[in-house]
Amino acid sequence: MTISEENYLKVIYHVSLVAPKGVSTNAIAGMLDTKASSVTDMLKKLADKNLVSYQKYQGVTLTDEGLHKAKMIVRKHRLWEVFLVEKLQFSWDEVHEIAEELEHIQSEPLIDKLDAFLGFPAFDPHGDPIPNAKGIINKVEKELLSEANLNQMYTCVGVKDSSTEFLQYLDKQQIALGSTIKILEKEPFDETLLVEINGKKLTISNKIATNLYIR
Amino acid sequence: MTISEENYLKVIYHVSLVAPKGVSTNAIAGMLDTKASSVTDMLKKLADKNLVSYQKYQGVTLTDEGLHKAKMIVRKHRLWEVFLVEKLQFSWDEVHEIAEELEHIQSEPLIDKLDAFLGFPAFDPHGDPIPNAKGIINKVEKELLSEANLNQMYTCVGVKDSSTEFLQYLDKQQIALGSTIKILEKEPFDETLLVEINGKKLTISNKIATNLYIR
DNA sequence: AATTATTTTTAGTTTTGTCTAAATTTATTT
DNA sequence: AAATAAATTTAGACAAAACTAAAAATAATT
Ligand SMILES: [Mn+2]
Ligand SMILES: [Mn+2]
Ligand SMILES: [Mn+2]
Ligand SMILES: [Mn+2]
Repeated sequence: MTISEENYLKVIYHVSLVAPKGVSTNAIAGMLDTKASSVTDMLKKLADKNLVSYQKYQGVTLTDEGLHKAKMIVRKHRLWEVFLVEKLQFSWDEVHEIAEELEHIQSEPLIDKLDAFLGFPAFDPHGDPIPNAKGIINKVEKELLSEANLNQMYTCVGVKDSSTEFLQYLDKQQIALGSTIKILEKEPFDETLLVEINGKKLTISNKIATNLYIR
Repeated sequence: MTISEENYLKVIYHVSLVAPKGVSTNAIAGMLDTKASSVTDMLKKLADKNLVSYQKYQGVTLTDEGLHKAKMIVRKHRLWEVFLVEKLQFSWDEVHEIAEELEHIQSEPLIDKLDAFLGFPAFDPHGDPIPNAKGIINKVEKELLSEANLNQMYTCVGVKDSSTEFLQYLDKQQIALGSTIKILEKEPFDETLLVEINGKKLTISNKIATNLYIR
């Protein structure tokens, strides 16, 4: 498999988690920053290789084989992110780009030994679950801060957006995975929240609240 | 720079260490397992980018910029090999292939942090020196076992060939970097050696002796 | 239901890196 | 010095992965 094919599979996987019926050509093009016509070409190729099932104009779904391949790429991506943060002291906003490259290194023993070296972590630095060598994902229930109740104690367990800008905002506000959060007030007009994070009061926009996972 | 360009630069670098006047098209083709015509095409491209100086039929030499780029690729290759052996418990005959891929990951902070994580190693698992971030190589005098004197104590410090077959042969004979070697006899006809390695007597062919570095 | 808008596919190019076969240059023999 | 051999380059072709522009199919409006 080429790097390009792997990137398509991974994107189809991620989109299919929120759009289960079939992933549209445009959705893929948007995420990969390419043109729809390029996507169509690649979908044909992936279908020939039995990694997706594809019917003209109907979008694609991953086959069992494609799903497994996609999970293995995600596994590699997230394990490398753990390595970069835990062992090389990168901060959580610096690792995504590098992991985008490392996820394409082809060696099963490498990734299994890396997994062991890291102590078989269950989550990556952004709170996303790491599939095991068989592709099994340890799902944990979580919800967005925007959907949480008032005056209830939660723990921050993940981010939906993992862009540098958002992660650096969280750093600046000293919000990290494990921080405790309680919603004190919710402004009815724009859903701005007044929250208490690690004991400190803070005002948070709805955009922030829809990108923070809590439990 | 593409992976292909990087592989060419690295090969030109390695060949130029033993053929300093100019690296031939065929030598490059041989090492990269491609055709001479493909090499010619690439040499033109590298010359356009000022990474090699190239004149038709005269072979190539690296420019200062090309030399530095090549050293950085070698640096990455060897640092990743150290990581694989020291941290992930790979054996020295398993790491070359994987490092061939890892050497193309593009991130300066990554490689500098990896260097620090490994404790700034000076040599890779095969005894080859690791260029520092500026490209400076800590050269250590060493010679081939085939050129050593009789009845003198040496230490094994490196291998010339780092193929799986050769390294596994060394493992089988319990020869490792750091082993002490003394030549007891040399057969005049075919230069087979009777050596004492870590106290044990062993017969060694000339082919082995021309691939083991000692000091 | 017909029209318009949006999405998707097709057709035809481009770039990168490779190949084969033929031509050219350089090196080696006679 | 010619003739032959070897190395290298050129010319033309191909597959992968992208693009633009145009055509076709589907979805949304009137
Ligand atoms: Mn990627
Ligand atoms: Mn992540
Ligand atoms: Mn390589
Ligand atoms: Mn090595």
